[in-house]
Amino acid sequence: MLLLSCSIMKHSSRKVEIIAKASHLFKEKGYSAVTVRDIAQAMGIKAASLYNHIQSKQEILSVLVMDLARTFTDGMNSILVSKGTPLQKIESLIEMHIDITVNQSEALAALNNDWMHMPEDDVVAFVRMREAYEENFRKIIKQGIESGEIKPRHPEVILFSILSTLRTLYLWYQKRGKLDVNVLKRDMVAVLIEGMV
Amino acid sequence: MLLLSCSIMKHSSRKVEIIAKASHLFKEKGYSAVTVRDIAQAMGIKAASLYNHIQSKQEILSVLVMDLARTFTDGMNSILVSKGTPLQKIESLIEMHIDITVNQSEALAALNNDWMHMPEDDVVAFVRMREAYEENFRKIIKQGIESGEIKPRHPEVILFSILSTLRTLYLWYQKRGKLDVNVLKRDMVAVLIEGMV
DNA sequence: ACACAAAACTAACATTTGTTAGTTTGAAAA
DNA sequence: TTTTCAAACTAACAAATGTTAGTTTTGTGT
Repeated sequence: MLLLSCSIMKHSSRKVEIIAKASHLFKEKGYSAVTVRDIAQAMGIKAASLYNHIQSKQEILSVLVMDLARTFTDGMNSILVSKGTPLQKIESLIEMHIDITVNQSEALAALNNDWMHMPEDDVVAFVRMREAYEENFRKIIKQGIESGEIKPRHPEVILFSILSTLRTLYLWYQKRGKLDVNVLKRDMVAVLIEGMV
Repeated sequence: MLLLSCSIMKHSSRKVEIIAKASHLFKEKGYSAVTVRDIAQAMGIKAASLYNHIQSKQEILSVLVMDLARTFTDGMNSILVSKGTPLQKIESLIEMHIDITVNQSEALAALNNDWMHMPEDDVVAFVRMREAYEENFRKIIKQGIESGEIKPRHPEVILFSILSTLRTLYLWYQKRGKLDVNVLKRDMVAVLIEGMV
């Protein structure tokens, strides 16, 4: 799967470096606890120099979060129109989340915890995208229940259980010394779908 | 189940109010983005007046997080020594998490996202407690696998899947208009243990 | 060698931050 | 009534914050 974090040349290479370093700091302490001086120090330059490349601290956050949100939305859309049973689509969604986790674990932290500190407009757009994403996921689960492929349980509980596992996977993927991606996918799909008994 | 958030009279009633209001704000924006003036305003007093009751902003966080961490540790310990199969213990753990979520959803946010902003000593103690908690959980899962009660899957993946679902439950419990606790427990146990197919 | 642009720098700014010191208020105890 | 004390207040602090303005450095193409 191809995961382009931003369209070509939308940002200068230096800007991309800053965003990368910043996202790493954001993951450790959260957006609000990271100062522009922290980011500058990580880059080996002075705080004021950052402003040759970025417009504001908030802009870094917005680029991080909104780019990743679009990645999720695009992924969901292509899975939606793909052929396959609901269960196979859920499998694809799980694999997509794992791919994104492996490639963008830093940005995932910001998306999960710091989206509310973006400028108002982006917050609105973000929440809309997230709701649409969840609604699509919910529909797939309901289809699976209707077709008898999935046990007739509260769809909300299934949705929540899968999504919260996938959304916090980035926390574990770093701690547990980088498990092999394919092994992780296999085990994760098995546990989430077939359960443990 | 009895959930005492702090031992009797360790804090004055006014202090408890402050901690409650603060935890509500922490949940919305995170510890670092909440100022003592925000907390004061929520209390209807001036910022300086807070310091008649608390020692520092950090102290509020520490009380919140460490009290809740002890609650989890105590709960785990009493389940560990209880009689029952590993699977029954896991069921009890799930129910404990749900009880805590319902009663202390605010503090859970701080415990999940803001523990690293406590004073150094508390961070060390906290991480120790969390590691012990996870290790105990892991052992129960492994026992279940050995006894054949649980499918022979990567225990780490099972542990992670259950824990991340339970740890972020507080986010959904507020959004989805307060589901009935007993229904939630039943469905949650079913989905997490038996899976969806 | 020179011009130009990118990207660094220094210095400063207006706010915001957590916190302290000292004072006033109001209600209960004496 | 007077004393007392918790809990509010005002005023101010030093430090930290995001950001701007103006200047110097650095490297590249002519």
